[in-house]
Amino acid sequence: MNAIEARLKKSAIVQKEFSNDLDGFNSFLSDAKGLNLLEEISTKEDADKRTCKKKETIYAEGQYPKGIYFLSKGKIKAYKTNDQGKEFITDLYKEGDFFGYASLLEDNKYTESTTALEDSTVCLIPKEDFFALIYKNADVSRKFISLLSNNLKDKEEKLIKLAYNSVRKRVAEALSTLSNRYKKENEVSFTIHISREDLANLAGTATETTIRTLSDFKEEGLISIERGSISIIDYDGLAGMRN
Amino acid sequence: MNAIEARLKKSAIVQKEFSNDLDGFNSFLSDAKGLNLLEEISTKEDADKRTCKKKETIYAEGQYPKGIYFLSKGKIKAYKTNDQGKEFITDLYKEGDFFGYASLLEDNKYTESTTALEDSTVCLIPKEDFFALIYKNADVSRKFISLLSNNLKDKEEKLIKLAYNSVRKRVAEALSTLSNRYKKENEVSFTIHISREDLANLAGTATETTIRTLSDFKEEGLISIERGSISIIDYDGLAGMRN
DNA sequence: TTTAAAACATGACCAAAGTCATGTTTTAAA
DNA sequence: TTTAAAACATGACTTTGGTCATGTTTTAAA
Repeated sequence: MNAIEARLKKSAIVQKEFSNDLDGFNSFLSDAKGLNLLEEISTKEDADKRTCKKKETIYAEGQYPKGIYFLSKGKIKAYKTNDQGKEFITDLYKEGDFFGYASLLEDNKYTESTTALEDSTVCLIPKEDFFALIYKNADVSRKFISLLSNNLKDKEEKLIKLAYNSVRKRVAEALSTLSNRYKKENEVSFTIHISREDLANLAGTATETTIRTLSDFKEEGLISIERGSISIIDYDGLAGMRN
Repeated sequence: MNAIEARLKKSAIVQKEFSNDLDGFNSFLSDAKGLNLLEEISTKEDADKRTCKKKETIYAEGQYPKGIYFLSKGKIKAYKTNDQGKEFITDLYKEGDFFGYASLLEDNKYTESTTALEDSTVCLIPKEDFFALIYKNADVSRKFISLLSNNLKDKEEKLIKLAYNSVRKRVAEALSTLSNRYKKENEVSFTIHISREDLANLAGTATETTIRTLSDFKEEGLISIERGSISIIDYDGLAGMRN
């Protein structure tokens, strides 16, 4: 076991002390056969852990990556901002997700920003550790190639939908996406507290239009809204939305 | 030199016999330090080479990948089609490009189709050869991680533009994209023969709207059109288009 | 070279969705 | 608990751009 792997394990271990939700990290690493990092853990030290309040920014467009982030608790959005200040949400992260790796891999400035949607805990795995590991270990390489490929497919799918689907359909899709990402196994119905602005920036439309669309959905019995929180009532109705 | 590398070299060598434009392939592999595949080439045999007439499809959405494609000559578009039959062009390939690898890497059906924009020559590097090479050689892994990362960044950039830019700006952008991809080093001005429909599907808009926008651009002296072929006159004017 | 089909072009019309304004509700800080 | 700010909601209006129709030009096949 080399120094790099040891440091990575430390990061994981420190996380383990603070969170019971390391399933994502565990399965990520255990998928990488031959690593067995977590099984050999012996040292316990501080890692570059950080807690973020809701609306706090983890990193911003233009900054240089210091490492790869692991989200051990909370919800985070990744978004781009255009010259008119309009925001578009490109990704939603949940517990167990890695993020900020695409810019890191190319050693380029971030092309997006990330902000906490609720109080969150992130762990920063230093650049050197990550690089040494990914290019030394074929299974880790494979895992990241897989992450990138799936991410790419997802973005291409979003492109055609953004190009040709109505706002109504895109808002419905945004709600489905939120549910798919954030609905917990044991929950019967899905309720989320998301600002109309964030929802609009996820659907790629104006906030007012999103609010109007939500009012329609409520009227049609597809969702219910209580004190801002949106609950999905008719999942199939949203998923099978006509254009 | 193992069997897999030998087969890959064969593919390359066969290409070399038919084309002087293997610069892309050469530089791709020579970037991967330690490979030096092309320098050791000794065997010369037939590879899975194929010529495609304009409008011919290389592979279609839903099919299973047999390998990774290398475009040795011509121009190819990759596109997705939605349930209403509308097409969105996700990628444009030129000589020296690899394509069709994202689906292959995940061993999934293609999620897009590829069709020749002009008479082209492609080379298919068999799946087994590709897989053995990419996961055996860290430099090749790195190269594909790099391809995927850049591709992903590109798609995210396209997303925010599609969401918030006017059709006018998107058509201007599509013309810039075509020029950046296909303008040859030695050419002074850029002229392309692309159907209005393809241009519309690249900008994510209706064909009629694209035609109207092109008429405007012509009127404004940004482009000229002769027998369908579009020539860019004012590159900066297109690039700096206001929304 | 003729001719049918495909591609290009433009007008007319309309629906979708963006913007701006204004009022209400909710949240969070004092 | 009060109060200011933020978020939500809706009306009114306008613009963008999509659709359909029709005509012209270009291409490619007979």
